[in-house]
Amino acid sequence: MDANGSGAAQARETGTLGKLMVLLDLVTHADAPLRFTDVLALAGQPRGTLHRQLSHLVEEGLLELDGDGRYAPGLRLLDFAARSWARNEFRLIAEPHLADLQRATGETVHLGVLRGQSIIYLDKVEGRQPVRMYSQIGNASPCYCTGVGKAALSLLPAESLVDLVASLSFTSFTASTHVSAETLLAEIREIADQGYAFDREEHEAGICCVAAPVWSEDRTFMGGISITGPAYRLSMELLHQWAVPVQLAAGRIMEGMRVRLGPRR
Amino acid sequence: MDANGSGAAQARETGTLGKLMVLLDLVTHADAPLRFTDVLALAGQPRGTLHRQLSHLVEEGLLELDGDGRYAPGLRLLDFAARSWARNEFRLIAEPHLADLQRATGETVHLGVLRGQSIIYLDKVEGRQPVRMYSQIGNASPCYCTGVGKAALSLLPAESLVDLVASLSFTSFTASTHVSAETLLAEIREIADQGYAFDREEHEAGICCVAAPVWSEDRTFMGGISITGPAYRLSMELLHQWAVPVQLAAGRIMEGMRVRLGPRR
DNA sequence: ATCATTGTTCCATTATTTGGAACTTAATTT
DNA sequence: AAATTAAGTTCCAAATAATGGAACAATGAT
Repeated sequence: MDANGSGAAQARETGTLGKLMVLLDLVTHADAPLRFTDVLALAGQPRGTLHRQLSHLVEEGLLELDGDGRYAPGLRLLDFAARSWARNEFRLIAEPHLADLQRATGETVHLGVLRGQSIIYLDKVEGRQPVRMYSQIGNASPCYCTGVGKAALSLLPAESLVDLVASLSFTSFTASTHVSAETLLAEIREIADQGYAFDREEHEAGICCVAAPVWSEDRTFMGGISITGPAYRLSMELLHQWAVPVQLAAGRIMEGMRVRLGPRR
Repeated sequence: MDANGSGAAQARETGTLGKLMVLLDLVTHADAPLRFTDVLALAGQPRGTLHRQLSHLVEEGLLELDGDGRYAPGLRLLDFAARSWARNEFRLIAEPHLADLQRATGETVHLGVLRGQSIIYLDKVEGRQPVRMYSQIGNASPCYCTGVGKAALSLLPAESLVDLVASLSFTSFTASTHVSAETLLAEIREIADQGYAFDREEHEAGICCVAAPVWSEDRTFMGGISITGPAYRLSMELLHQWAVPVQLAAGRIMEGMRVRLGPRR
C-alpha cells in the first residue's frame, strides 16, 4: 500500500482536478469495488459534493458503477494507458536491449522509472513461462525496496535525495526491507559508487535482483533495468556476476537515448 | 482515429473534468508529443486557460512535459490502468476459458467489452510467439469492424442499437469495412440470429476472426471473445467450424459470471 | 407496516475557472 | 550583436462551476 507517489493526503495545487484524482486514487487502490457509503467514509466529504464528483468520474469513464452501486476503476483508463505505453520513447529504445539481456541470462528483465516516490515499471521481458500480460507493467512499487528503485535514487542530487527519503513512509514488506532513512541512504551512497544495486528479498520474500541505473539526458526518465528471479536460483554470487551485463545494457540504452533525442536539444 | 467513444466533440456534462479530459484525449491521441502551441491550436482556448489546465494535468502525472516543452501522456496512467485491469472481475473469470480456447485452436484469443462506440480489449492469449505485452490489451477499436464489436452490438436492444449506429462515423480501414449503417445493421441482425460474428479483414487487411457475444447479467459488460489470425491460415470454412467452440467458451464464461456475481444481486 | 439506512436532488453561498492583456523568455532575422 | 518575432508564463476582475447543508426518494431491515 501507499505504493504510488501521492502518499500522504497533501493538499495539491491542482484545484478541482486534484480533488477528483484523490477520489480516483481511493477507488483504484481499494481491494474491491466500493459502495457510495464506503467512499463517503474514506473521502470525508459532504454527500452531495461526493455524489456529483463520482458522477462526473463515471460519466467520463474513469470510474464504473455496477448494478450493485459499487464503484470500480473504469476501463477508459486502459485506453489511455495503452497509448501512453505504446508511444513511450524510453521504452521503445530500451526494448531490444532488454530482450538481449533476457536472452543472455534466461531470467526476467524489467525497465522502470521513478515517478514521485514510486517506480513505475514500463516493460518486462520474461523467459519461456507463459507471460501474464500487464502483470508487472504499469505497476507502481516503492523506490526504497526495489533494485530499480534504489538504482534510481542513486541518480538524484544529494539534496533531492534527502528530501525524497525524508518524505517516505517505510513499510516492512519482508525482514530485509529498509525501514529507516539512515540505512537506506547509506546503501544509496554505496550504490552510487558501485554503479549497480541489489534487491535482497526486500520487497517480496524469495525474490531478488540486480539493477543498474538508466537516465535520459534531460532527466525526464530516471530509473533502471534489473534482472529478477527467485532467490534459490539467483545466488548473490551470480547476481554479482550479472552486475556487469546489466550495466552494459544500461549503457547501451542511454547511448540509444542520446542518439535519438540528443540532436534535438 | 476516432477509436474511442468520445468521438465528436459533444459538450459533456462533467464541468471542469470534462474540459480536462478533452485535453487528455487530445494529447494521448496525437501521434507524437505536442508543443504548447500545437495544443493551443487543437484545443482552441485562450492561452492563459490552457496553460493552467495543462499545468494541472502535468502536476497530477496525467501528462508529462519533457525538456523540449513537449506534452506526452503521463505514466501515472499506467498505474491506474494496471489496477483497473488486475482487479477486473469479468477478465478474471474469463481468463481460464480464453486459455482453453487458445490451446484448442492454436490461434490468438481476445476478450473485449463495449464502451461507448469502442471495443476495449481486456485480455489476449497468444500462441507460442513471444508476447508483445500491452500490444492489444487496453486498445480501443471501432465496434463496427471487429468481430468482438459486432458480436457486442448484436446484444443491444433494437433502439439502443439504432442510436449507437447512427452516431458512428465510418472509416474505411480496408475494402471490406462497413461504411454504411444499413449494411452494418443487416449484418448485426444476422449475427443476433446466428449467435456468432465474423471479421472478414474489415479492420486490418489479412486478419480475420470469429467471435461470440458475452455479457454479464447486469449488462455492465457487453462484449465478446474471438479467435483471430491471418487470413491465409484461417479460411472461412475453418472459422465456421470454430464458431461452435467459441460459443461454448462464451457460454462457460457467462456461467462463471452467474455463479460468481449472481448470488449478490 | 414502520423505521433506519443509503443514495439522489436542489439551491444560495463560496471558491475556482476563465480569458484578455501585460509580461518574460527564447528563437530568428537583419 | 541588436532588433524583431514568436513562444511561453503570470496576473486579475468577471463569469462560471463547485460546495455543502438540507430536503427528498429509494431501498432494506425489523
